[in-house]
Amino acid sequence: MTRHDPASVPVPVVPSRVGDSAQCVALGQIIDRVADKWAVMTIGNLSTGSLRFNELMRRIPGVSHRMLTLTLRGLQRDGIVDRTAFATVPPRVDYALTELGKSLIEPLGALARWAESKQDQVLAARANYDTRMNP
Amino acid sequence: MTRHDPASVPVPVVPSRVGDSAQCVALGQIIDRVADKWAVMTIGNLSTGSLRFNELMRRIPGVSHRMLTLTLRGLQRDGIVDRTAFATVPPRVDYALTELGKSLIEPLGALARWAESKQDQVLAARANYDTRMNP
DNA sequence: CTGCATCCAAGGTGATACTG
DNA sequence: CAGTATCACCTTGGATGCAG
Repeated sequence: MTRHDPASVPVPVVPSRVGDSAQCVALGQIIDRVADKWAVMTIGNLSTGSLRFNELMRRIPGVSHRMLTLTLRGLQRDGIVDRTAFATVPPRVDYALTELGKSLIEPLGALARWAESKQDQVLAARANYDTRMNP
Repeated sequence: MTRHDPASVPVPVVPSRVGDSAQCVALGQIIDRVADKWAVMTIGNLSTGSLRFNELMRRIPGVSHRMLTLTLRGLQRDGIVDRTAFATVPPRVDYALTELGKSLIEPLGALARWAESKQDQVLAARANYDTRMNP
């Protein structure tokens, strides 16, 4: 029966101040927003420069009008995306990453690269698990 | 394939082969699984060694019995977490990261560190946005 | 073109109780 | 202790129509 001594264990990946659950909750909220599928794809596409709404829509396969709107609102609210509207007709709105948003490119890119490079292993494990549980 | 000139556009964060939407969808699925709030916290806590079910439950603030079960199932299915059951009484089950799971520590840690270090900026932006939209 | 509101179906979530 | 099942809830997401 391994009795873990809190002082002996290395720093966990998630810097969990276990005693401060509010801290963890806040972290969870941010991770939820930032690691959302649509958010990842949106940020990924904006990482190379600003784009208009429909350009984003065309580049993100499967995203609905509504979800892209909501995602952009959330990212804008969190200071990750900057929205610039031009009072032209037809209207034109540019979305771009803020400095805060740009600082997300690296960690999010690492995650995306992981997903890409390990995709085969994950899918294989998934298929294997499924056949073993449902032969 | 994209008509963008590769030389003029840096590699996007999400390596989007825009023409191959199936690729993006698969990436999205994996990111959805792996970047889930509970999954991040679970992996984070397992990054320092194996833990039993209730140990995980105690360490992850706010997670319900059910969600931890489902999260662990999903991670096990994807080959990220290894489950070892001991036929003792009372039963004992250890959860540990597989090699695949360990390879997630770095990218996920980067994301968690980002969330921690930028937390203040995000919360400030959020509060600012809210007061401007709802004075 | 962009964005918001509404409706509606579908799936996720928590509480609870029960089995091995 | 670990896991499953059921249920009631409620958030999520897509489709659509309309407004700026």
